[in-house]
Amino acid sequence: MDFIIDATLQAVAQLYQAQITAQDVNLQQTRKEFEGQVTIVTFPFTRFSKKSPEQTGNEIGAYLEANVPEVAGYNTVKGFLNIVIADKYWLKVYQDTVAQPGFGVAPKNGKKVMVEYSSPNTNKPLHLGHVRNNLLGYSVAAILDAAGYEVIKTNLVNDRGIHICKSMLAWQLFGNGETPESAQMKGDHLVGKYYVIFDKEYKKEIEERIAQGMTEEEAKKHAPLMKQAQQMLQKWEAGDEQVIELWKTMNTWVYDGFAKTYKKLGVNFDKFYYESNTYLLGKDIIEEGLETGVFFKKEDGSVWIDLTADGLDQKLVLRGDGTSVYITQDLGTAQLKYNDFGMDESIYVVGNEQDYHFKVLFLILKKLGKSWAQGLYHLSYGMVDLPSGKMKSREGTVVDADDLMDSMVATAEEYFDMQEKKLDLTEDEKQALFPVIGLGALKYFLLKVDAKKRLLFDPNESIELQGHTGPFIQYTHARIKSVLSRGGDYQLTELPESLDAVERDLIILLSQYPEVIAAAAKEFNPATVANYTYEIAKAYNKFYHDKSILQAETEDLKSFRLQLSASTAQVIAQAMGLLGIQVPERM
RNA sequence: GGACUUGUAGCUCAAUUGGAUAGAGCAUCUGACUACGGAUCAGAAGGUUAGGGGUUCGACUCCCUUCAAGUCCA
Repeated sequence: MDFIIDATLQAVAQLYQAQITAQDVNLQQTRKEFEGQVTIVTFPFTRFSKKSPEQTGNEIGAYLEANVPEVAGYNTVKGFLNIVIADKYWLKVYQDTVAQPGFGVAPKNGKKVMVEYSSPNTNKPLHLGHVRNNLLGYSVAAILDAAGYEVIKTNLVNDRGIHICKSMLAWQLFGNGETPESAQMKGDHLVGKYYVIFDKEYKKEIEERIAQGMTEEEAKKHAPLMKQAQQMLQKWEAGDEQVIELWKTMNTWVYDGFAKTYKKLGVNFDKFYYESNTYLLGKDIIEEGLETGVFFKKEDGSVWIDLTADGLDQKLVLRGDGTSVYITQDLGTAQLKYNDFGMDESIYVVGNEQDYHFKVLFLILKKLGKSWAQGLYHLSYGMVDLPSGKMKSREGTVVDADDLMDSMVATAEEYFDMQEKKLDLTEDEKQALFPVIGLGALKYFLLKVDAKKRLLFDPNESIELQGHTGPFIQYTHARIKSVLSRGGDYQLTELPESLDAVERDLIILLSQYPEVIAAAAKEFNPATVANYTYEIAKAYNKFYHDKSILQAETEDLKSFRLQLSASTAQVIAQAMGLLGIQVPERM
């Protein structure tokens, strides 16, 4: 639409002898209730024209109509100049862009970006919160890839620390040698079971001590289970063989379980980092900061940074006894990742409870003069809450990822069986289809919402399959495939002279696909793609309802509509792919 | 105590980043198949954009303030 902007600049120069820039021209899509496709807001021009917004609009409109061949007409409503673009233009856009092979694939931009997501703890299985994280990370990575970036997907596994020792200890004390095989349980679930057992037994101990007259705080500190867990952590850090052996065994169980969950979810990674390898990193950065005076040392030997000038607090970066805090190893890991890949940008997909942490982390790296710190971004997302409140692994009040996926697949099957006119599918086809639909519904449900907003999930209300949903879009795709298979071969020889409104709307929407990807990539926002794809599906269904494809008035028109349908299916499939959602041929 | 985020129809979400009469879906009511797939399409009803003030041609959007929910920092 650059030619409209250029022509408007000319018009203003000619009519009002004023020089304005492209940024002063506010172009937007014309609202449905008015005639035209592009609208120029004319309020800003009135200070040059010294006339009413409406009159100004009319003058510019007349100029455009006289001087720009693509402009077929105009109308002015208050300060809005609506421009009618000739159908020929839209058809040319369709032919030159949408219908070309490779449409929607941006050329490589030569930039490298890392997306870190998932980052689970190895003491419990994944839950709904992790699902949101994984889908966001995977989708953002796919969007960046489509926008021309080289993308590295990483997973920083939190495989050490007191929480893992709790599971290990509980297994040792109460497990009787249970294994995933003997328990017939996924490894991550088995380990999670012992994490819950630890918490239960620990609470018992606390209660006993409170009954004996201790304060709650004392009881928590002196409970034998907690002491033993801490001892185990110390042994782990000292490299105690037996503890390390147990740790390895139980982590292997967990990784087997995670691998299955990731596979079902459809996410993957190029590189795993493990905190057991990175938790000691960062101390040399502390030295570096002390030398350059970015950090300072207190009397007790602890190292701090003063961020009060930036509106934050003083922040501890190394304890007095020389041990790390969270941010110490995050500083080191950030450097490690940059050394490994030298990426231009690095996205951390982490919940909003860590907003402050990342603000501090990035600021410190900038103050340390790391050139790459400019490219760091925290993709912060809202927590997933249940109607009963927050999910808590320790108390077992979580929506488990595996259970949730299974139940979505079951919901898809139930819905299918309820259909009056259901397809005749083989058992194999059904087994392949239901996960596509069930997970499509789940993924779309989670991704269509702006990431930064908190999400309320009611496990008792199943996720919709009609309306603004994944299956609605999947259905549209299947429907197109059905028409195409009936349509047979077609050859697009002659484009139509004019377009019907539903065809024009569809073409305009399709042509916006590259801009949508670019916008979603810029904001790291899959919801943009999700909502756009819904608009496409809606526009197609309207077109499908209003216009006959196979019974079109002429062969050329039939071919054109078939091709338009094929283009739509292609954009839907690609866009859904960016959300990690598959589209079926039939459903 | 300080900081951050969120608040839009009964419910779940949009709103081209300051533009037109705030749009969709679900639920409710009404209509559309001897027609290419009814997981569809069309229509009705539903709003003081949490409340109040301000900035301007124009505010859901920006500023101030109060309230509510959530989170973080020591």
